Amino acid sequence: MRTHELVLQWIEKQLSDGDLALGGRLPGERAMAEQLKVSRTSVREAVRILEAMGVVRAGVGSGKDAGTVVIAEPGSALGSTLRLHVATRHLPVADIVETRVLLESWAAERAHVGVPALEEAAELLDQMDAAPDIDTFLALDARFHVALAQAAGNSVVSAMMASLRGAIENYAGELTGNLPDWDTTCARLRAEHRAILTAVNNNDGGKAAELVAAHIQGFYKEAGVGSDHSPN
Amino acid sequence: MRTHELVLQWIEKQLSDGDLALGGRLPGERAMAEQLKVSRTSVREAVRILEAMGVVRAGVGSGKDAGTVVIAEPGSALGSTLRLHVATRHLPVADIVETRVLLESWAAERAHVGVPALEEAAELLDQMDAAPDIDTFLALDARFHVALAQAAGNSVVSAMMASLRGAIENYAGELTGNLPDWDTTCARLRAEHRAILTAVNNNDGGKAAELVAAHIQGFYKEAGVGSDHSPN
DNA sequence: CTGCCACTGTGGTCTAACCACACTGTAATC
DNA sequence: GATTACAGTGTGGTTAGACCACAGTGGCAG
Repeated sequence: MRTHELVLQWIEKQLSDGDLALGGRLPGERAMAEQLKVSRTSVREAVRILEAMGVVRAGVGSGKDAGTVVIAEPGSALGSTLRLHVATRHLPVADIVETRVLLESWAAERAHVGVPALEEAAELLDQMDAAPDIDTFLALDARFHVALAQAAGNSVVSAMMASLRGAIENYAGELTGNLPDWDTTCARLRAEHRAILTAVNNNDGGKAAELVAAHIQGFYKEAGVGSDHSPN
Repeated sequence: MRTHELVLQWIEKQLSDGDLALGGRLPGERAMAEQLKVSRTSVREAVRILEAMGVVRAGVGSGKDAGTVVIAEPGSALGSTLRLHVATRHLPVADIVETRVLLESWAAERAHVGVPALEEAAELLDQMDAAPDIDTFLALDARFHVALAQAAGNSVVSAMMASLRGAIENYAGELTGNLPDWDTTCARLRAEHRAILTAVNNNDGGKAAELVAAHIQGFYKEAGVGSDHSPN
């Protein structure tokens, strides 16, 4: 077993045993190295991996943002991993879109009416009506979809949803260039968003799921991502 | 931007541009360091992250297994990430099980009859009938479920399915200790597996999905993982 | 009381050396 | 001539030690 894996194992045990909780701080790199009888380099490699996994965040200096603290951001971490695998051509974009449809439809169907996430979603829709440019709109759009997924109350689905969205975020931006008329598309997307949210709030899960599926598939189809097409 | 992120960016670009493909070799660590004008340390940190993501595999020595080669194993990588987040208590086991049900039901419903994965699944069932002990059975069980997921032809769903299974693999082993009578449970599981595969091969996707959902939920319920219970 | 500044501890980076490993080519041996 | 032994080469794995930038802390001078 390689040295940095030993460090990883030790840290994972600290987490499992509850000796290290969310928001907690890892010992300094030098201290951990001495304690585990390994070099600082190995400790750093382990920390880097955890950072890439979204389990910790490293900050220099002193104060609250300093040190290596335990966080919980699986979404961005999974997103980076998927993005890299898309780059290797191993994961087709079409499969990602299809999975997104699956997860988001499921979430829309089971969204709990009245949770804060839905209120946030409503606010985001208002902000999208006033979005000055495409990029702002897309950023708000991403947050809307994540909020919708959170309303179902399954943190794994939320995280995966966010990661799928993140993995193809670059495409979404590029794809808007393929659209014949952004203003028209944007208006349609806004209307579809409101219809989805209305269905959810009316406890009409089945309809919400259908609308979400059509919404996502419609966008990518219009932008030119077919079922057997693998851009990049 | 930190130095190792620069290296990551460079490697990702090589992948995106197709200059580096699956099975290809990265330049040696020392060569990359010199080329990018960074230290070998930073190169190594980047490689470690890619290794954790399942994008590359590093091997010492010479020959075919040596050097850092591009692979595509998103499943194990995502699994490690999820496992760590389960350790932080941020991802409840119940949510993982629920997501597994979602993905596997979907895959069972859309499995393409006649693909090699289904033949492999059938062989695995035969092997499970002759499994000498629990661990062997569970290992084969894992492969059966992955094969089933692959039959749907969506690599993202397959990868996520495998990762979810991997993230709670330890639990599956521990949970068998909670069962009142393993032999009885094992016999039931084997029968359920065959029923699922039969439904799939009969093109009865709806029934296959139902059976899969009941199969998974039944096991974890019997083993004591409730909807609001979060062991470890 | 105010403002400056050295101090301290954090992660970030680099250099240079050594190790274990696995193949390769050559040379000694049978 | 075929076989065996072994030094050579290049790979990642690991370590020690140094220096940097950063951000709070606290004392000191004004």
